Amino acid sequence: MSMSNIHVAIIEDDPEIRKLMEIVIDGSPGFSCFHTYEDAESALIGLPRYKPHLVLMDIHLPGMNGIECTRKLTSLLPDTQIIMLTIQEDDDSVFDSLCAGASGYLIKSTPPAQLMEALEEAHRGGAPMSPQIARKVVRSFRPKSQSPLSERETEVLALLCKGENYRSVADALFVSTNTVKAHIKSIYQKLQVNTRAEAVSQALRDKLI
Amino acid sequence: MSMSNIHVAIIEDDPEIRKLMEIVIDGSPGFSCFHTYEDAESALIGLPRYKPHLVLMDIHLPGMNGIECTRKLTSLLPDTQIIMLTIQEDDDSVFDSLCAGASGYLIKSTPPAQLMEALEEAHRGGAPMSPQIARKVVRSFRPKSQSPLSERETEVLALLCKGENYRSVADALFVSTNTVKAHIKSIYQKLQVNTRAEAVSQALRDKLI
DNA sequence: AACAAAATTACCCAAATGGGTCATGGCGAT
DNA sequence: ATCGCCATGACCCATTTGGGTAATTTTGTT
Repeated sequence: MSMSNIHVAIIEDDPEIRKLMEIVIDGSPGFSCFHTYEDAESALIGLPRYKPHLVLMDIHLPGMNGIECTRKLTSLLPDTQIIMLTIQEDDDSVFDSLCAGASGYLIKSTPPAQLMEALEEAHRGGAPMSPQIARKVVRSFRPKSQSPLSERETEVLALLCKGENYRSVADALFVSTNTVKAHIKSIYQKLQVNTRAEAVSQALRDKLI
Repeated sequence: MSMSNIHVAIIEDDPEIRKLMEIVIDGSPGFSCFHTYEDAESALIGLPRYKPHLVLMDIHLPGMNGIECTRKLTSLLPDTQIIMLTIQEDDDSVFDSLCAGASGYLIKSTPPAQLMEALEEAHRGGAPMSPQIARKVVRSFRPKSQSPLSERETEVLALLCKGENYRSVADALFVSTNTVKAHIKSIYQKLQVNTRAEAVSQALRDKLI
């Protein structure tokens, strides 16, 4: 039944690839591809009316790129799943894509059968991506390097992240404000910073806390 | 050939599940399970000698839990891939596990065939996890809510994250320090904070920048 | 036993920060 | 045209912060 089919839209500037994907999708039972676009701008105008279930988005588009288009599309169509397509396996734009709201990340050379499996998975609430990309994403949660801070210093830094000042940190740790000052000075030296904001920023970025 | 087999260790306190998994793994061509442990403490003593390729780690262990054990194990054996096992599909500990260094996250009821596929994938450099978990992980990259800040305020906040002060922010944006002060005051009001550290902390946490 | 690192506390002082209040001009929406 | 938001700028003042220097005690490791 066409009514219950999964509707897929394609945004891809290469006419050959676009046509090829359209044929693969339309030829798959349970899927329909009614709308294809060759650039981000026309997709942003057309798509809000059609509310597709899935969008296959080329990352490299002429004019507005696929990541910026994803950012705009997710706020226009929060229920539409967007899957990025890229040529490079180890593309650095994977994190930018996920931050922009993409649900998956595939390479263009993915064979038709696997592409359809990925679309199926995306529609079922998954996040299809190649194993290498998945590992990269998972690794991003780990601390990048061994923390140079002592346990106590880490405790202090965690409190600074909550916006506490000398006085309240001191109270929380049952020490004097002078001690807190000493710890903070030591933290600054080790992290090579000289303000709280920078220390907090680095702590969160490098997952020291 | 046993020498080139993928060596899997199991850390699981339930003797039945442990034995079952051991049988499944040993019965799979290309895999061997030489070492099993019923708690984190004995695993941490035993494993460094054997350096398995993969570890199946139960999250809920008596004594030290699986996440803490993962943290210690990844620093002892950085080349060993650790895959977490849990009963709950939507366990909140997935992020803690990944931060601790886990490479995958499976539920215990995963059928043997899929379990072995996941182990294969982990060993090939992937990050096996259920589609629901994958989506959860991917979603964590998105900003949680619409930013209340204006464009200019966001610019200022980004500079504060780099540790800049009134003077340097003012220079970077070609405005007076008083204007920067005004922007910062406005940021504080909107974010309901009253120090830089807290503003920066919230900005990075909520992905406002 | 000796040494290094960490935790603790103290004091001085200059600079940075945060709060309060006010004012002007531009711009979009009602 | 009026209201609200935004960006810009200014001034005062109390508090907080960061840098310098120094000392004691605990703890862990040779």
